[in-house]
Amino acid sequence: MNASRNPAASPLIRKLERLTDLSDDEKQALTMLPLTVRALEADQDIVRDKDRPSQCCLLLEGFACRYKLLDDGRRQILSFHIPGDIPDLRSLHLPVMDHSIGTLVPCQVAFIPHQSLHDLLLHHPRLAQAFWRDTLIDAAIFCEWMVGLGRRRAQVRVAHLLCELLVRLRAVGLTDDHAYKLPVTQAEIADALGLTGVHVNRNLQELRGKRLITLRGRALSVQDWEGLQRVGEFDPTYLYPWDKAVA
Amino acid sequence: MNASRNPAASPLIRKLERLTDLSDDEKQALTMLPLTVRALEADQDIVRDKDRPSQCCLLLEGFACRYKLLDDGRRQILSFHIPGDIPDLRSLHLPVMDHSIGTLVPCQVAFIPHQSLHDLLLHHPRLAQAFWRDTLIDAAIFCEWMVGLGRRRAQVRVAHLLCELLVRLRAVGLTDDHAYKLPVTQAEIADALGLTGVHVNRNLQELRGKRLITLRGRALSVQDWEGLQRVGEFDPTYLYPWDKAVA
DNA sequence: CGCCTATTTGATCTGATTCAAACAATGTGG
DNA sequence: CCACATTGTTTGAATCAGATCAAATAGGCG
Repeated sequence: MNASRNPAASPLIRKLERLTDLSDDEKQALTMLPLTVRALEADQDIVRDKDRPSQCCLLLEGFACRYKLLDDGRRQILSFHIPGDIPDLRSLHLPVMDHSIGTLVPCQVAFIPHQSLHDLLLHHPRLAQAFWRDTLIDAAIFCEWMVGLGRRRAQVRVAHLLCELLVRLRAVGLTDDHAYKLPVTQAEIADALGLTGVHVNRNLQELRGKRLITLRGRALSVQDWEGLQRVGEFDPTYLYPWDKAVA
Repeated sequence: MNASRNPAASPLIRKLERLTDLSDDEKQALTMLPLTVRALEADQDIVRDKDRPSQCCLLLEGFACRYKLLDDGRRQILSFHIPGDIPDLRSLHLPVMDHSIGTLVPCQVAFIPHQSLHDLLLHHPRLAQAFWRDTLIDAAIFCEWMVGLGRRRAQVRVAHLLCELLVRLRAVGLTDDHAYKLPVTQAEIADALGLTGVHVNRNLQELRGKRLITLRGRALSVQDWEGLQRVGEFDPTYLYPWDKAVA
């Protein structure tokens, strides 16, 4: 086996460095991971409900989401994923998928065989902790979404999501001050927030009316970050790590 | 340090044995954990939002829940916990609580110092995997709840929850055929399902009208398991491990 | 330009909430 | 062992946030 260094590993290293401090040895080991990079089109499934994947995927570029489909075709989006995320890390320890993961725009994805990850984590317990930690942060985001879905009004949910995305995208350098590209349709936002597309549209307009945001095409810009956080009842604590909070 | 065997460790061992096979060595190590057992009253917090706990809790007896409070006092319950669960295992790798965990009825709880768990998991990588796996199953339950909160009608949500509790309680031997004790008020069910107590009440009556369940006081009995699963759109796959499925 | 998809607008409907009050169950102390 | 307090369940009526349905407009792009 050729243990050459893989340039696609660097987003992974950057991600883990946000979760923990890495030794040179650990970085070295990460670089050795046999990553297979693939380009995917928009609206393609990466893994599908009921699959038994033998590899995990690392999102290098683009936007993806985790979702479940109901029998009648309705959909609940469970999370959005941005570059640096490993959306199906769960499959490393839960063999059967109970949901799907799909792209929302054209994406670059790196696949990592489960076996390599198992080997890596066995020999590097601190890396294992960091990956575990990553799945726990995912869970913390689920919890925050549950609060929104269960107990918050539509307007609050929309504002909250826009806040969350700003903070997360900023952490990976995909923001321009308080603006970012939101490559997601309103119908997709609706599927994430448990609303209808029509209602998301109206509430987005409300937020514009209050001069909290501007939204032209896919370009979202936060006019009033304080105000948007207030309306969205947004407290970034749940996103960890705390040193990356937006001013 | 006195390494005496702790009898409260056996629920923990039983729990992990549902997740993985344990060697004698691993069981032995688990028995050595310094558990501190405490009795708690109903409606007491075990850990609170913003806390920085130095120990994890293992629920030995009773019913607990994970929840978040909104500013206006509304509450979203994020999960119910039954004997054998370690509801705040997350705190092992995420130091600050972003939600609270409280008892719903009088409980027996065992506390395990983080330090002991860290030591244990460092020397027993397979146990570390099993604990990780446990937090992943938690996350799978969150996802299923999100689907309910976002996309399912009240009646479906109620039926689904009753199904989930039957399967989970059965796995720890707390059912009597298709009946179990549901020591939870309708208001608490409402906080879990994102509904009001009144609406939960009406839908519970609907389920009784359809002869799917009976409910007298805290005693729930599933009359028609097939039917309840159908109404609740319940598929236990997400609960893992699959060998414990209810016939 | 013309096609396709996404956003926007309007009118109407409904599941769930809200508010309020009655009722049942459980427990407590006298 | 009963009177009373407390908490949980049940019922009814009015209201509302968000859904649904349908059609118009606006972008993007080959």
